Amino acid sequence: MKASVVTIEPNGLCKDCSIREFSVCASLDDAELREFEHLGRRVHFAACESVFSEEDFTTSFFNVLDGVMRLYKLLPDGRRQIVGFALPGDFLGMNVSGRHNFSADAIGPVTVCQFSKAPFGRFIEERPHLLRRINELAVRELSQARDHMVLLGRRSAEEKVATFLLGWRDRLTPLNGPSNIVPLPMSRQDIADYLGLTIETVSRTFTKLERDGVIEIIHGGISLLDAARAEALAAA
Amino acid sequence: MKASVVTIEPNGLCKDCSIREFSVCASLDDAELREFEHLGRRVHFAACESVFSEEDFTTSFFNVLDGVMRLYKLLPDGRRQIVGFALPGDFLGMNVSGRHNFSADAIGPVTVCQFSKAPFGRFIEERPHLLRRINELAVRELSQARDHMVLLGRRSAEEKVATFLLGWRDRLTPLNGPSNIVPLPMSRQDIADYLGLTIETVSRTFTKLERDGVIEIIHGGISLLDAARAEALAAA
DNA sequence: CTCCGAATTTGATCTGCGTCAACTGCCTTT
DNA sequence: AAAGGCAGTTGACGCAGATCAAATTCGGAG
Repeated sequence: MKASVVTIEPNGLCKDCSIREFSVCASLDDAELREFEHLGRRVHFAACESVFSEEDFTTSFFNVLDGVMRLYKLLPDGRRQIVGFALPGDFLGMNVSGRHNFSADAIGPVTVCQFSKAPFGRFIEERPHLLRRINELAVRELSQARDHMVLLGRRSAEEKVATFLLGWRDRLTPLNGPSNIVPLPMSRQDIADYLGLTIETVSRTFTKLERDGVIEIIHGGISLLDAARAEALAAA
Repeated sequence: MKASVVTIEPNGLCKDCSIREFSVCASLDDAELREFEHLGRRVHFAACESVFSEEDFTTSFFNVLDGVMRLYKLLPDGRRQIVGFALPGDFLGMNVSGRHNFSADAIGPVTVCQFSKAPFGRFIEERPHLLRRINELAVRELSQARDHMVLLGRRSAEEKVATFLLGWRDRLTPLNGPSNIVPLPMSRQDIADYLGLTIETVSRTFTKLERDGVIEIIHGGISLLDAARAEALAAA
């Protein structure tokens, strides 16, 4: 939320980029990748720094390289809905109005690959396969968005939390490998604002799931003790 | 929901198509349009017929020409969340898994322009500007989806209903011209499932808004008597 | 016009989750 | 090691909206 003091470092090499296969760049061949390298610059954000705000004019696209961001919208009276969390490989900045339609800030330290809008736009222009890749990511996000609508509109608090924990675990799998230790870098308030609950309800639900032997609350996350039972809660 | 008995008629001419400017086709020039004509066929669906179901393999794309569809997802126990309503100009069928990720059925009679997946895919392949147009529609939908998440997660029943009525009116404006008479072709149950409420709460909220002089409930819709007050409720 | 069934409205009651408030434990500062 | 602060947890209570139930309206069939 505070003013942005970022560190810009020389570009790394795309071909060494650990998240390339998950990202937009997956669609580029070696020659394109070398050209692409010059378009983006690595930028670091400290914990809780704002990366962009809703209604800001879009000047850049962002490719998350490291860290986690929260993406959210605010109502005029301050109520907040987190519309998603961005992980390494996620691509941000697509819009239709020339303005961002949500705000994004760093949870913990974040590194992004930042592309100025115009040159990036020109690069896409000549590369339909990159556009196709971007479209694929948009369509995937749309599908996730619809799943989340079901969660927000029709699920109970316990179902919401169970669904969130499983979904988060699954999103981390390609990054960290499969594990039932689920790190939760975001705060309880973030989880509440993502699930359309209050912080107290999230806390109580965590406690209940722990009492029921479904999870164990550990420092900085949870351990999924009984994934099957969690799946059952999430499916119901 | 019942088995589909559809009527297929000879293709109309794209250049006479009333919704062309709103639709994917807006990106095509005259020559392309003539070629495009042969790809799609007009198909009619009767009220309440299913157009496609979640988890069906995607075999076609659809361009809505006339009528309204509800797009929804079901939980295993039957709870339903409507993720959107499709109006003339909307394009359906994009996905990443080869399967639809929601179900769609006609509210009242519907006409669509149906494209078989493979030839349509080939047509796009050679026309990046069409892909760009499709991407634009996807990004716009994504933005709407996020707005709807805020509604589902953070708004009260009254705010939900007011927001819905205004949003629906605004979506109809390009089709019917501006008017404060808002036709509501969908049932109260549909509205409830769209807003994450029960039918009783929707009904009560309509009644309350009418009592407060914000709307008048008329046959097949509502009349927006005090748009300013409705805006205030929706903004809050 | 009358009857039937479905959609909607209205009423009475219940409850899941929100609100308000206090407490705990951990981390940082001095 | 004491003090202060913030994130998280727990408890008591209230309320918005769900649930259950009954009326009412409406549209279509005969």
